[in-house]
Amino acid sequence: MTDVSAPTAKERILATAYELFSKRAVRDVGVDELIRGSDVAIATFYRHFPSKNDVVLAFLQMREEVWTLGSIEGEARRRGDTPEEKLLAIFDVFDEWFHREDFEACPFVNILLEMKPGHPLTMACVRHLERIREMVAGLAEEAGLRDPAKMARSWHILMKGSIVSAAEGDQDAAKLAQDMARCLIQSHRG
Amino acid sequence: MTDVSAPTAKERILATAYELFSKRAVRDVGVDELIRGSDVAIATFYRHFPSKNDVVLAFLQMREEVWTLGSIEGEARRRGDTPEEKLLAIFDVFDEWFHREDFEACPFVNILLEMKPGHPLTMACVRHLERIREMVAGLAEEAGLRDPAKMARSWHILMKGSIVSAAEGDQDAAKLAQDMARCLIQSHRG
DNA sequence: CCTAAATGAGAACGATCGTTCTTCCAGTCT
DNA sequence: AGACTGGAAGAACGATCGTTCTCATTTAGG
Repeated sequence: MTDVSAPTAKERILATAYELFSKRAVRDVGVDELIRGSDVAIATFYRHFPSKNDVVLAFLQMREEVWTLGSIEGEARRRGDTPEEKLLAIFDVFDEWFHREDFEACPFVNILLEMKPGHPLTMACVRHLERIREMVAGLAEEAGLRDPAKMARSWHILMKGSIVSAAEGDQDAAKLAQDMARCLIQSHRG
Repeated sequence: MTDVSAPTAKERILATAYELFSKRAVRDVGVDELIRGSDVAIATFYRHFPSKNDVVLAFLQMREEVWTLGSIEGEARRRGDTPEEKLLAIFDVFDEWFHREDFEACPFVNILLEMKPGHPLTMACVRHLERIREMVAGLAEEAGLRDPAKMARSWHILMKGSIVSAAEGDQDAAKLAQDMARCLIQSHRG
């Protein structure tokens, strides 16, 4: 049953968190802005989330479902016909993503680099980035490629590198990455 | 004439800035820590640098000279015999770098992603990252490769991607990147 | 309907941030 | 000697941070 009623306070908070943390650093988004944006009382905010960290963790979880599994894997699987083409379609999705004017880099990478090594958020990002590699490894295995795990690690380098390039302003970074990705597939076929 | 005397206040500040900003986010390092670390009076700090931003800018400049041009280009040029080997040696340097226990990612990327798009520090990082590509393009040209500028953009994707992977914990990311780099050289030879 | 939970509005907290200001001292150059 | 410069030490500022608190109001369940 779909929720037709007005969004609850928690839903509003999560929606605002997704919007803000998607394109700005954790340290740059204050709790007050989070609260004002979701039109919620301060006490309500802290009833649902014991601390700011917990909202960020919830956001990261959401990001994985919406972005990693939805926008990327889902879309890539939908576009490509063969498993190999599904893999390469990742960079087609990236290409469109990079050309959006509200392009917002990758929160997993942003937060990973923003926090210190031991921080809970850092470790969460490492886990979520691992899931991306698992997703790629799955596609690589379906394509019958050799050593899917290693292949996914290399593939992920191309993904993250192109994202940083796009953050610098190179909107065509996905195409460059895709060329190298083709080469990578080739070398994992023999 | 070499400076044999005790380091001046400004030198101490810059040394501390290099140490702190190399491995921690700008927002994570307070001015007080910068001041305490360099054993300097508050007024002295602000006499040499009008604001915290200016110290970060000075640090980025320093980082380019020490790291980009010194550790990376200098070392890569020293190691490789042929121009192509000099290029590939970049990832040998990276490999050793990734295995250091005090590995500290790339401040240019960190700060680029930490600050908002329009910020002076963001723009400075974009410029410094451009210099890295110029350095790679120079080596590519010396190697007689086709379209050195485009090649450098692709190469840089491998560099940045592997750095992020190393920040996640994959100490062998440089080797993966090097394999793809070989493939990239191959495709720019024909 | 009534009760309990959820929410709203906002004051206030201690901590930390980047920055300014004042005061005093040590050396250097003229 | 005297003027000037660079530095040390630290109080104090306004702003913002994440968080806790009180209190009134609304909403939902039995």
